[in-house]
Amino acid sequence: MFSKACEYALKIMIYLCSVEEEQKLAGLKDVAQAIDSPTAFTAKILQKLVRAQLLESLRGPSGGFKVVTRQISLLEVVNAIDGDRLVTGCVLGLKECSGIHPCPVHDKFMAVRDHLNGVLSTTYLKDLRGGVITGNRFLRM
Amino acid sequence: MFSKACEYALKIMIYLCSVEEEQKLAGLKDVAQAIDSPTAFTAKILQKLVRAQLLESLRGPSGGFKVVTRQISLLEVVNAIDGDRLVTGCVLGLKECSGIHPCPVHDKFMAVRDHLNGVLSTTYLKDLRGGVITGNRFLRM
DNA sequence: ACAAAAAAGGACAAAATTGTCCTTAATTAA
DNA sequence: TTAATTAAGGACAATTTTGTCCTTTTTTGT
Repeated sequence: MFSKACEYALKIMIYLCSVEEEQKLAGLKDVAQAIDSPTAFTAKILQKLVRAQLLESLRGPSGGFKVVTRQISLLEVVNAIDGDRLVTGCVLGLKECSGIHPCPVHDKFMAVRDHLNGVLSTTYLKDLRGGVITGNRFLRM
Repeated sequence: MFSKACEYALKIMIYLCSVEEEQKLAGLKDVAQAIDSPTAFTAKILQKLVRAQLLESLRGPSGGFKVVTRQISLLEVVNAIDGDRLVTGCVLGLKECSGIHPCPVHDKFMAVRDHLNGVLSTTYLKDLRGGVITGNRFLRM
């Protein structure tokens, strides 16, 4: 469904949102440890999220990453890493797939995609913090 | 959502189902042309579908491929090529993600996946033949 | 029997994705 | 000011996915 990089990105964002107490920054190693991901690869994804303006970063000692202040939906994270192909592209890969030129499963999947899009666009990181903080939801294993 | 190979596989199956008039076989070139896919790569996918017993093949002149007689759901095609990861695996990639050890989006995506699974398991190739035959649904472009 | 046609299958090639390593730039604290 | 710390970023490596090519096997029609 999502690329590995996107899976990491979602976990990164949820994690950073859940530790964001007192504007504290989390460093690369913290993040990679928290979500059980390869450190160097995680750094690349963090960079992308910063460039997409979903994260802010600071260098130097006591530097690190934190989530930007505005609310962020899962869709924004997915779009930043995987683009909008999952939500807007044809499931059979047709370049041109629309009401006037539909693939054979166009209608059948329309509903699924709307459902997916709905969940992604109405679920915000802040909605997911709680479970991680209380230890009822997990980002690794 | 699906791998490229799986997209081709779905188109292959729908196409073969829609030309299956009088038990006629379609050859590799017919198939690749119909779904606008690279011929040699298409051959590999056809092989997989034969081994998965979703297709039957015959060699020699007038040989080719045809869909097995029983009804086939989209889920069977997807499982044959991509496995069941899409429908059964954790969207965040956790090895162990369940009710007692859920990822932060476990519940949110449960519904989407059930929806997806429902569409895949209750849509049969025969349900999709008509549109392709009448030219109202397209397998290429 | 023989030539032609078609799938089967092995080996390889290209591209994309995932992952690593090392250097550079920025910042902080002493 | 200097050393330590941390993100930024370039280059490269490994793996997976996608795609190609060529030979072999099977079957058909003559």
